[in-house]
Amino acid sequence: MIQINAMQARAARKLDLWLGSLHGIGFGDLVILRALRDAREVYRQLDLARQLHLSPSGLTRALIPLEKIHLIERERDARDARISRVRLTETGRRIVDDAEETAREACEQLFAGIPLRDLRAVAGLLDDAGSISERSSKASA
Amino acid sequence: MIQINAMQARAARKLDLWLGSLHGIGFGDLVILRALRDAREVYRQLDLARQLHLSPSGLTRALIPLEKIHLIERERDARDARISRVRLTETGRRIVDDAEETAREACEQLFAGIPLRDLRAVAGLLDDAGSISERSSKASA
DNA sequence: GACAGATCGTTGACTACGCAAATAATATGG
DNA sequence: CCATATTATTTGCGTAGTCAACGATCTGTC
Repeated sequence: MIQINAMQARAARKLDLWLGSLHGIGFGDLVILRALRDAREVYRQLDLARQLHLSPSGLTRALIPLEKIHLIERERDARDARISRVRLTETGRRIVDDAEETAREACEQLFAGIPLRDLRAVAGLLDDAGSISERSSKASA
Repeated sequence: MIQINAMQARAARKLDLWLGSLHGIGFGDLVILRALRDAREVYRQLDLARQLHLSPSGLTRALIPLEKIHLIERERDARDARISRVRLTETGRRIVDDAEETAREACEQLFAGIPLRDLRAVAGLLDDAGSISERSSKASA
């Protein structure tokens, strides 16, 4: 647990730098854009926030710069004016594809040397962990 | 990678709440106190920061409240006045032991239902990952 | 012995997030 | 049809971390 903290922080920071210099977005931005690209529906902010495990206010703030540089658009729902719908722009779609490729390469480099078997185990764990809400995990590890 | 982000954040937040209500410290504080308790030497701040993968300034700021509530003490080195040595107080030692037990229980609960095999794999991965600095990992996973 | 340069800790300015309260809009009971 | 409750987003304020710049101190070299 303790190392997950440090490891994750360092990896995310590295990705931030890499993505930032090449595409002008951070890791958190990429996560948001990916979700938008892969969405079936046009998300309301609240649903998007829930899927990303982000607070609604956190999402509001994350969207501001993305809207400013025209990677996303927001539009008030016609039926319910409380709701704002978020959608990728064409530019956004291009960027997310490029940036994802960059991230994939960066990650390959980051985790090189770690046995594939372990990576698979982690991936499996994380899929389950998507649902941890009232459960938790092994102590200090 | 993407899920590590969210999972880690949520788990850490949960631990924060739990530790905060029972012992008055956060997860980050526990990590620092544990390192101090388990240290062979009396750490300089810079070495402590390096071990925790924290920036020196981040550590400075994290130590302020810990010193204020007397869980740690700082003392100028006699030989080199630039260096400040950090040490647990008696109270600090008591708190860290109690809080660690709380964290262990919380983690057991958090990760219940995840196969032990996977947890071991992750633990192994993290040991290796301690040294990732110029390497990275598998893409979006 | 003075002084140029490295090292240690702190500070300022910034980002990214959370929670709680405020705001705006809709839904509902009487 | 109005009063009240509920829902979606935003805003205010606090926390935790980063990096870059600074002052204090130490060290090696002339």
